[in-house]
Amino acid sequence: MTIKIFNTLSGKKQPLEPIEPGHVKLYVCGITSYDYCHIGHARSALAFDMIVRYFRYRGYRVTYVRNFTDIDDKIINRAADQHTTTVELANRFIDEFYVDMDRLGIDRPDLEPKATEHIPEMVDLIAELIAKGMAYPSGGDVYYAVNCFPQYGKLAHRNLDDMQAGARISINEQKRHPMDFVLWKGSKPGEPAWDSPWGPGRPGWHIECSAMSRKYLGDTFDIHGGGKDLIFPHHENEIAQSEGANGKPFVNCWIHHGFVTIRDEKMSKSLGNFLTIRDILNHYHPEVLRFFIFSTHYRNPLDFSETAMLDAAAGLERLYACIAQVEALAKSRPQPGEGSIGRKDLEAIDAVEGRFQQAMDNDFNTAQAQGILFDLAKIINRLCKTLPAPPAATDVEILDLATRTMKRLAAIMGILNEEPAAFLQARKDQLLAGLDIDEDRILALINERYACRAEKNWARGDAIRDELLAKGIELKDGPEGTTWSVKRS
RNA sequence: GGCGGCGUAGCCAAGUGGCUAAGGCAGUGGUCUGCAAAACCAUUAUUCAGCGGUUCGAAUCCGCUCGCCGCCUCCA
Repeated sequence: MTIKIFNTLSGKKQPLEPIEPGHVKLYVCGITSYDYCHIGHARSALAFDMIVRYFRYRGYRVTYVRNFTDIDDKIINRAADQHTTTVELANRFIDEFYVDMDRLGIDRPDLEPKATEHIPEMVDLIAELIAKGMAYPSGGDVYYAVNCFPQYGKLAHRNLDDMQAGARISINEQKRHPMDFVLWKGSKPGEPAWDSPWGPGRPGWHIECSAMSRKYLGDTFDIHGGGKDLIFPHHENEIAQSEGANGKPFVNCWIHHGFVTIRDEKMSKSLGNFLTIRDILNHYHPEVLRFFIFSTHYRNPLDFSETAMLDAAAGLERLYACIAQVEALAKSRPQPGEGSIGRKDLEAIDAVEGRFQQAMDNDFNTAQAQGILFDLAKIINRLCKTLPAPPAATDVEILDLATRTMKRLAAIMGILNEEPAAFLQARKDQLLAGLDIDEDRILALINERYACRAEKNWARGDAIRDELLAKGIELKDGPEGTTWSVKRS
């Protein structure tokens, strides 16, 4: 079985065939560092975190590069607004980015190059393009001549004529062709600037990725990723730059993920409908966000809503409750002797990992993979219920192994990493914070009710339960005593 | 206008032409329980936006219609 990945360039799913066998080289476009990150950025980081974890789980070595754009017009403008420097602003939001990434439990890429630390590489690349006649200086800037790259448009599947029909191209008399794009931007007085053969200036947006991917991954590498909105013009222009300069294919496989929407509209600052990662994490456990993100295939749009997050939380809780149940079983003094788990169930448990891989091999189908985890939870829950009172040690071992498999597979999506009791308690605390009652009061009422029930005073006992229910607290009477949980509204 | 995507149960969401259309949330009936909750069992789409076509066979392929969304400008 090989991993199949949808390639934007070909428009088809293709088997993963790394140039260097067993070693995947991956470049992902990171953030432009001038503001807090929103959940769209979280989806991007999480999608590629999952993809890299899956490659590694499948035995591949991975070199994962994700850049920081730390100089561009937005950064310059924002720094001016805040009366600070571009360096201070960019570094500040890189630090904030790491705060968010760490809270989400996202693994660091192997390399995280910054644009401003690779100016010489970009200048070299631009000089090569000029030498080949594919770029030209004009009025202090340098432009890429799209007419010199006949395949321009192959990633976005359109051609120059189509795009000019759109006619939303700004008139710029310095360009030979309206679609030519800037490689080097001459600086105005007071703007950050680096020396170059074409005068002081700064790099255009697209050139950094061509220069840095070449430096760290080579002229041709396996996978380049980013959001769907980067297909055009950013990635199209990278291809033009890299293939123009190197004369070789740039990237074998392009992966693009879908957007996060709110009320079915793309988040954007102009609509004011974007949510930052930290907004979300103030209300939900990071694993709930991860579970939500992976509940839909990465290329599809994903609509954020309160109910969607509550659904995700409920589903995740179900998996944690399953694990907690097996842990409790292991503590219930298992007996030696013959187990009672049947062959059919053993086979179903055994089949889980293969089914999971099959789903993930198919273009990282995390939605299907989650379904398989629920199938496993269902089998485990059923067995827990039907096992004899002191369970056989061999059966407990089988269930323990099954939950370990569940956690190992879930770890690819970064979920089920917490202690079940801790996760369930944290969720309880968070929900409780929004209610008009505290834990001490709940425990006091449970104790009072215990006394009533001991006297078979059901009426008073039920009255207490109803009183708590009215405040959003549900009770569960078990053999070990009464536990409580916050009711979903 | 050009290009691309989507439309599957109350909601979310898989489904790579062929066994009973995954799974989650919500709901209903039952087991359990003093009554409940959780869990389990059963149940919830004769049907995949609509209409045609290809095929022995289509949610899956092709065409058209309707609806929604994205890109073509900074954008994950």
